Formats: sequence, structure tokens, C-alpha cells
Amino acid sequence: MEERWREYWQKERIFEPEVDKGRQAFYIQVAYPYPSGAMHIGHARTYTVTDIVAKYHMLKGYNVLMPMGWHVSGTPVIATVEALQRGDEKTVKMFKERFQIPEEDFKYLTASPESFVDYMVNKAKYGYKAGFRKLSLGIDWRRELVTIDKQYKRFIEWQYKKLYAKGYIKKGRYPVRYCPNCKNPVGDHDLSEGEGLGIQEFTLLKFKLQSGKYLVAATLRPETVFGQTNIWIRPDIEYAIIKVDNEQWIASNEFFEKFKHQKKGIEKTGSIKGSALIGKEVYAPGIEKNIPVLPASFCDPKTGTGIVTSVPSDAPIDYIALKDLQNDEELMKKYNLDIEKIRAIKPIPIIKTPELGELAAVKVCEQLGIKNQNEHEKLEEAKKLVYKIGFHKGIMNENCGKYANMPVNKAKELVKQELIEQGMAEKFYELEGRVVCRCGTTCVVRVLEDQWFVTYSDPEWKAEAKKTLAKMRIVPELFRKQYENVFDWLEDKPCTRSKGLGTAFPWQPNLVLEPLADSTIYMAYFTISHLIKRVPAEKLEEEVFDYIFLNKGSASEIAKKYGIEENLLKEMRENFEYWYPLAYNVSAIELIPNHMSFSIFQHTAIFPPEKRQKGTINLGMVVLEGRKMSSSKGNVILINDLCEQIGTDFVRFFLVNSVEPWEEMNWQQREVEKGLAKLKRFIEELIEMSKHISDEKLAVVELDSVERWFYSRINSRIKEYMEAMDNIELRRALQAVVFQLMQDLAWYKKRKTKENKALNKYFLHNWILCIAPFMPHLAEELWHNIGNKDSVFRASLPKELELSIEAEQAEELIKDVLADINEIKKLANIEKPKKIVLYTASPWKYRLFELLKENLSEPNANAAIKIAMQDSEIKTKGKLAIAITKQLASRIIEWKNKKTLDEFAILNEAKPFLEKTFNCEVIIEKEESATYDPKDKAKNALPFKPAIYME
RNA sequence: GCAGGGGUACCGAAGCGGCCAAACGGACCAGGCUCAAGACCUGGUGGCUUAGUGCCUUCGGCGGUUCGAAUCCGCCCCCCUGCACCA
Repeated sequence: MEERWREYWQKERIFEPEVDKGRQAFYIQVAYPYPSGAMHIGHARTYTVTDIVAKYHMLKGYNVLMPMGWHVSGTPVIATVEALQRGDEKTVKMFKERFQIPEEDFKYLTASPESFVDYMVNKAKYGYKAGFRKLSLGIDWRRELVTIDKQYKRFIEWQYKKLYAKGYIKKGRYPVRYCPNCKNPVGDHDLSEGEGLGIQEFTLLKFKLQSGKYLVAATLRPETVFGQTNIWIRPDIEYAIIKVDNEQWIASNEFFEKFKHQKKGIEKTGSIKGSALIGKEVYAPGIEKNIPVLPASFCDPKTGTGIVTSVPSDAPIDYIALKDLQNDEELMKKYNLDIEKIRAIKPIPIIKTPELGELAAVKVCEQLGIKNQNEHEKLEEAKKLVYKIGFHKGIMNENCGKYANMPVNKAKELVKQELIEQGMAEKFYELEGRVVCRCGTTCVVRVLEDQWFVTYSDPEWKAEAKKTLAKMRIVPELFRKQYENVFDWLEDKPCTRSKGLGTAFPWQPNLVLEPLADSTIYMAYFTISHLIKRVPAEKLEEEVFDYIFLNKGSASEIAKKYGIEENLLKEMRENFEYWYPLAYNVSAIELIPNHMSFSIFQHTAIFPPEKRQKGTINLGMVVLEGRKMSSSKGNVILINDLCEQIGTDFVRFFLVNSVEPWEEMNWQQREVEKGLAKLKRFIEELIEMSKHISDEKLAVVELDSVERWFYSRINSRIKEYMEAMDNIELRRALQAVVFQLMQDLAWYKKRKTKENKALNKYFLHNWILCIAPFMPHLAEELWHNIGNKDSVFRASLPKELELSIEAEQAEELIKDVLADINEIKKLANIEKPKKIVLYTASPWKYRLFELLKENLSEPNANAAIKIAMQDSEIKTKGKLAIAITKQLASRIIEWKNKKTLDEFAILNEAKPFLEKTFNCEVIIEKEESATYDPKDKAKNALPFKPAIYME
């Protein structure tokens, strides 16, 4: 069945939209996939959600465009091909066993990155295209593209020329994690150890010796220079003498090895033992005075420079080391230190916090009872505590010059800047921990000199992008805040790399634009991608795209100048004009901080306001049986297998049935199978129903009360469905139109007294339309079964939906009565009642209710009684009136939408049904004229709640 | 650490000031139907009570606002996601 309809849609070109100015365009786009692996249900959900939204809009009468392409830029394809070529066991196994790629295809698969892409896209059994076909996504395949297509690359060049012209591209220095062996920057996936560890920015402080050389210390807290009392050095190790520009620095050998990746032209010219420096005086930056060089064992040559500036007020280790030294006369003597002078050194208060006062390090060391510098764990804890509190809550003291009374987190940056400007400091980058490349080499931080950036930090650009965002629809609205924060936080983003597939960077063609840089406005390209294939890439100069996308220049001149058909140019222009702006850009929540935001920024930079994207849909991730999916660990379900196993329609259904699209979905096979059985039964019922329909127009006025109820129910479910679909609440939509309607249908079947074929048809017709986005094959099949000749996707959802509050309320009454009878049966222990009497309330009670409805806004019994007693007839009812008033008052909110109905008539109509249900005699009486009331129950009757007696 | 999201009954999940002991699924229990199993149908699944409309305890924890809070406010605890050169 599935294949038949796929062919039908293709033949009918249902999903190949053309410009049609008579219809409104709806363009939805989901981030094109990176086709280097197999497609599993996680991916499937993303694309299925998009497809459902697209198909729904078709049924709402829009002209819908949903294109698809392949993002192959960057290094993953190359890395995978290389891994396969070199026979990497894990990778080969995955492709052979998991993705079931036959041995004989490996030659082509691994021949080149291009052939790999071609194979994975077009030939792989579990590839994305196979998956998309299997899922019957409504993709316009004429527009397919790969990000290394020649024309596409010209488009990306154009894009960057536009950005450059606006001043949004600049060149600069940039620190990256770097493997000295592979000679390449490394990402998390390139590492065998230290994933997730970042880069810390240290400040190198230069302390001038009398000889003119500098001792160099690295610190994370440049604002504490005001509290410096001395510097620490390890007497027992050799330090390097390093030539930096025209200066000579002294620092550890390990530091030199790291720093040479960060500063050009430095060299080691000699070495000096730490002990040779002890006792010397150095000129300290920031405080402009001399301080002594003292010995400490804790200085680690691997960390920073192996030399530490000492701030005993705010660094616990410095404080403890100082105390250790002051107590160690022998040591002081050993280095000929002036004992008096050293004992006179005291911490200088420079930062105060409410928690730790003015000498944070001293206080914390006392609190934790730290005795000496060998208590590493406690010292580490102390450091963190002091740093955290100091950074967030600290205020600079009066003795900190112009930084007095400034919060620490602000002063930190400013002090650093000032010291650098004075030539007293420099930046140094260090990894947060040990980072090891897959090749086994320990990584370092390298400062790239030729790094190009997109300047997302540009304040004007930011402001304009925020305006775009403010007008956009964010689905769900919940994430808007996150976008806003990301926009604030975005800094300049490197956009070039030395390695990878993609578009050469126009101003330095040995670099390539990185993958997040060439995937931001390609949605515009999709509007013309099927046409531009006819234009040779070399003809696609800036002016051509300027005309198509920005309406600059004239078609005839450009056509002449570049030798491109004028009509084709015009057609491309027309296509862009018609389809743009994009209604929704769809992607995963994780991409909000990069792809989604970049896309908004770049649209803002390049297109006028009316052509910027209108919305985003942000999707949650999928876990399998409560665990993260992972191809390499085998915890995956491949989409083709699943479609084979349970059928595409059901896969689509269950991908969106359990939670809303932006929430994390847990795919549980067992749950799905349970649901499947139930759903199948429901569908069979509908197929059966499709045999009992008639094409007669539904005569609404002739419907009996149950039919009218069902009719109204169908309509209100469709209404809820449409409301939910418009909000992309796919789960809620399905609940309304499947599970809730299932219950309605069951009730209708129980209650109905005859077959109404016109109503059946009405139900089926609309149900098929509602389910079509979710289960397209089934819908198309049923649609043809009930006599339609054209595709269901060329039909429209109803626009007018008539509701009958009376009919719905009447059935509610029956259901309530049923529930109450059951309740009483249970409580009274009556297994099988012989007789049931129902008493409808007296007219005065209805009048009382109407009175209260009008005059009472909250369930206040006293106010209600006042209102009631103003009516002279009700007043005469005395105690009963008061009791009834109290009860009605307590339900006033619940019943505020109820209307007074002829309950006596309604119950009489339902009498046969009630008798059948309870298998006994049922009598309907009016309270005011009750003939049989042995237990005096009739007086309890309330509007909408008849009194009940049974025996 | 920073930013965003979330914690609801056995489980998944709705609800977001009075219609809430809390929709809808699943699971489980009882009854019906069946030779039987499955499927299906009916009823039930916090506690107490009553021939129905009552009371008490409950929506991560603790406090607060309100005549009234799962829903609003404050603080705390726990979980998930992202934090950049990586698609």
C-alpha cells in the first residue's frame, strides 16, 4: 500500500510546488543532515515533525515548499573516509555490521570524500535519502543540493562578500586547543582524554630584576596585584631564560614549550637555577615597588610559569607558604634572608566580602584548619571557595587606587587591560586540565594568527538581530529567553579552518569556510536551487545573486553581461520573491546557541526586514528505552527497519504521539506495540464504517439528539486539533482527533439508535483530513475509498465548524446520571436494581440557578442566599431553598456555562438506553409532580443533577 | 560556574488561582464475554465516610501572598541541555 501511494504522489507531483500567486506560500525548512552515518529514529523525528507541519499547511490551503539538501562541509566526512581507508576497526565494523554496507561497495565508498557522500546519500540502504523516502516525506527533490556543489559555493562566496562589505568579517588572533603532533586544532571528538576541558586565560605579570631580566608569573586573578607581598620560586629546579621580543624572561621550561605556540619568535637562550634568584628584589607591576623573591615548594613548573606572585590576603596557598617560611628559621638562614623583614610581611587587605571579611584567605585557612602547604586537598578547596566568593561578591578596597569600591568581577578585566597597556603584563592561555589527542600527544593552546571571524559581537548588528527575533515566532515560546540570552552572549565567531570540505574563503583561498558558516542562509538558495543548476558556476558573479536575492540591477543587463538566459534569471528572482521569507526554520534545541542564532543574524545582515525568517521550531532529543542513543554502542533503531516492522504511518504516528515535539522523547518499543494494537482496531472500525456511508448532504436540522451531539463533538475536536496544530502541539492534536474522538465514537455507537450514513461520511471525511499529515498512506487510501478521485493533499480542512452546546450538555447529563447511578449502586450495595426513578428539578430551582449565574461571581454561600431571598417565590420554600442555594452556589464556577435545558425530555429520550444499560425499569418524573417517591428523594433534585431513587 | 528548561499519583504525561483527588495513555485489580487464553466491554486503583453532591492528606522541600494554591511570590534540593570553532 505504501509504495503505491508514494508512486501516486510522485506521478501527481503533489510535493513539487510551483510559484502560484493565487495561493499563499508556506516555506518550511529543516536543517539539512550530515549524511555520514545511518538514519535512526532520533533523526526521523526531526524530519517527520517538519513534514507533518508542512502537510498540515497543505490541507489548510497553502502552497507548501519543503526542500532538502546534504551538508557535507567540514572534517567529519574526510575523517570517516580516512578511518575507513586506514582500516580503523571500530569504524569498519560499524559500516559493515550496523549499516550493512556490502564488502564489494567499500571500494567506491572509500575512494574519495565525494564518492563517500554520493554513496551514503544515494546508495546506502540505511542512508538518509532511503530513510526520507521510507518515511514518505513531502520533499521537493528537484531542489536537492550538496554543500560542495559548484553553484552552491558561488552562493556562499556571495554571502560572505555581502558580510564583508558590511564590515562583519575581520581577521584576528585566536586561541585554540591544538595537537603539536597532528599540527591541527582539535575538537572534543579528536580527543582521548580531556573532552570538554576549556581554555583559561592567564595574565602573565612581569617582575623586573636589577639585571633587567624579568621573572614572569602567571595568575588568574590580576586584580589582586594590589595585595602582592613577595613572589615564590622553586629553589630546586632549573628555569629557562627566554628571549621575548627584546626582553629576557625567566620562567619554567614547560612554560616555554607551551608559550612558543602562542607567541611568535621566542627562543630559549639559557637557564638558571631557582635558588640563584632567592632573596633578590623585583619590581612588582601594579604596585610599583620592590618585593622579595622567596622560596616555596608548591610552585609547579607545569602550571603557569612555575613562578607565583604571592597575595597572602586572597590566596590560601600564599598565606600558608608565607607562614611556613616565617616559622622555618633554618630555611631563611639557608638563603640568607633577612628574618626580621620576612617575619614582618603581613597580608594586605584588598578585597572585602560580606562572608569572608577583608582577609579571605586567612579566614578560610583558619576555618578549614590548614596547617602547611602539603595539605593539597584542603588548599584546593580553600582556593575555590575564596575565588568564588571573591569573584561574585567581592568589592575592591580603598587602597586599590582607581579601582576602589569596584566589584571584583569588573575590576579583574580592567586591571588586566591596564597592566597590558603599560607593558607590565601579557595574556597566556592554558588548558583547564590534561588534554590528550587521539594520536597520544598532549595538547596545548595555540594562538592562530590568521583566524577570520564573523563579528557577531557587533553592537548594531546585535540590536538589529534582536529586532528580527522580536518579530519571530519561536516554537515553543518557552525558548525565546534562551535566544535572547544567546544573542547577548554571542562573540566573534571564527569562520575559517585550514582543513575540510566546503567553500574556499575568498580573501585567503587556502582556508575553507567552516560548516557553521556556510549553513546560515542557504534556505534562500533552496528557492532557486532547481533552476540554478542550469547555470554554469563560473557565470554566477556577485551581481547575479544581487539581482536574484536583493533585486538590484536589471535582468536584461545582467543576462547580457554574463550570458545567462534572461527568463531564467527572472524566474529565479520570482521564485525567491514568492517563497521567501521562510516560515519556519526547524532544528534541534541544542542548535539554538549556534546554527539557529547565526541564521537569524545573517538573514538580518543580508536581507531586508520583510525577507527575514518568520519563525523557528525547536525540537527535543530522543532517547531509546531511557538511554542515550549511540550507533557505536548499538543502542539504536534504524528507521528503515522500524518502518518495515510496523509500517511507516505508525512510525510517524508514534514519533509524535507521546510528548510534544520540543520535549525529550523516550521511545519504548513495548509501549509502542501496545498502542499500535489499539490504534489498528480503531482504524479497522473506520474502514468498516467507510462501507456504510452515503453522499447525501448531511441535514443537520434532522439529526436526533445523539447524532447532533456526535456532530458537535466531531467539530469541537477538529477545532481543538487545528488550534493545537497551529501551535505545533502535535501530540495534543492527535489526542483530540484520535484518542478523544475514539471515546466519542464509542459513546456514539452505544447511544445511537440508527445508522446515519451521511453523518458517517461527514465524520470520515474530516477525520481523514485531520490524520493525513500524520498517516499519509492510510489517509490517501481511505480518501479514495470514500469516493474521492484526487489526492487528499489537494483537499482542504473545513473552515466553518458548528457546535451545539445544548447537544453536548444533554449527553453530559446522561453520562452524569449514569455515573451517579453507578455510585449509588455501589454505596447502597444494590447489585442489580429492579427499578430506577429519576426526578428532574422544579422550575423554581432553574430560575434560582439563572439568578445566581447572573449575580454571583464567586462561590459565596451567604451572598447567594441574599440573592435567592429577594425572589418572593423562592423565599417561600424556606429551608429547602437555603439548602439548594448553598449547593448551587458551591458549583457556580463549575456550572457557569450551563444552560437551562428540558431535562425531562432529554431523559425520556434516553430512557430506552438507560433501561438497556441497567437492565431494569427506569421511570422519569418531575420533582413537582412526582407520583412515586417512597424515600422522599425528589426534593434533592438540582438543575443538571436529577435526584435518583432505586430499589 | 554561567545560561535555558524541568521535578504532578505505580510509570509516561496533561493541568498553570476556585469546575482538581487531578485529563489522557500504560500497568494493575474486580466483574462480564469466552471451553480457555488473547482481544473486547463494564467498574475500580490516596484515606475515611454516606443511597450520590461530605471530610482529611497529596502535585520536589521549606516558608509566604490569598476567603481559596499543583497553579502566584521567596529561598533551598535534585535532574536535563548548551557553553563555541564542533557538526
